[in-house]
Amino acid sequence: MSADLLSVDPLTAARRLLGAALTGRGVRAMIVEVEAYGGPLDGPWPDAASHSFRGLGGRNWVMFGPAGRLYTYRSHGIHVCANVVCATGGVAGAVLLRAAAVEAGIDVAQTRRGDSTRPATLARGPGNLCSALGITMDDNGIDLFDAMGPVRLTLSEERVGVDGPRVGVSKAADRPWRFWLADRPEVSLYRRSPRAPALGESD
DNA sequence: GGTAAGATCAGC
DNA sequence: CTGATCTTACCT
Repeated sequence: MSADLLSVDPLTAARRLLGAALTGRGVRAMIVEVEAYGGPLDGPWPDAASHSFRGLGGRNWVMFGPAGRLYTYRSHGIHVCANVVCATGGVAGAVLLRAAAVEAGIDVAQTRRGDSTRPATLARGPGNLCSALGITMDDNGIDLFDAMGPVRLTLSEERVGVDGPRVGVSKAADRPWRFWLADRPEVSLYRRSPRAPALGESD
């Protein structure tokens, strides 16, 4: 089962998700940008930017469950963001889906995002990605490898990507846990959090 | 029971 | 650069 390929640390899972196909409610898109979150708290790189950092809670419980599930959360009270749960054995981990290239159902995505949205920006940014694929908070916890499910994931051959710091995090802001495919117009622009410490002062 | 911060986005 | 909008988590 493909979910086993995601029962690994968040960095490995993130790289495996680059180039994978995500199908949601009439739209198919290729994942081109992701970010790793979580991992062991007692390891060398505890992740203070992860929702799992302060332990199991009402919002993040899916992150502590089996790999291959969808973890959604509401951002700034407005947007929905989607993660693929990874890791295993009680260690919480997830990969945030930051951008994708819409390959099928462009008209559907266009309708959801607004007809004036340029194709490359239909699923650019985690909030926009969920909007384009019709992912809502009701999808939290669903199995992405369930053939009957509303949102499905199909892994492909691993692709070599580029890495750099994660977008918008105020903790561990310098850590290169963001991965993307080079030369892809759908990849979102890097923005450092205004609340992050000066460059080099974050672990 | 109050409050501040936030893995964002679009519009000035 | 700013406002929108709301849930969670942490404080008193």
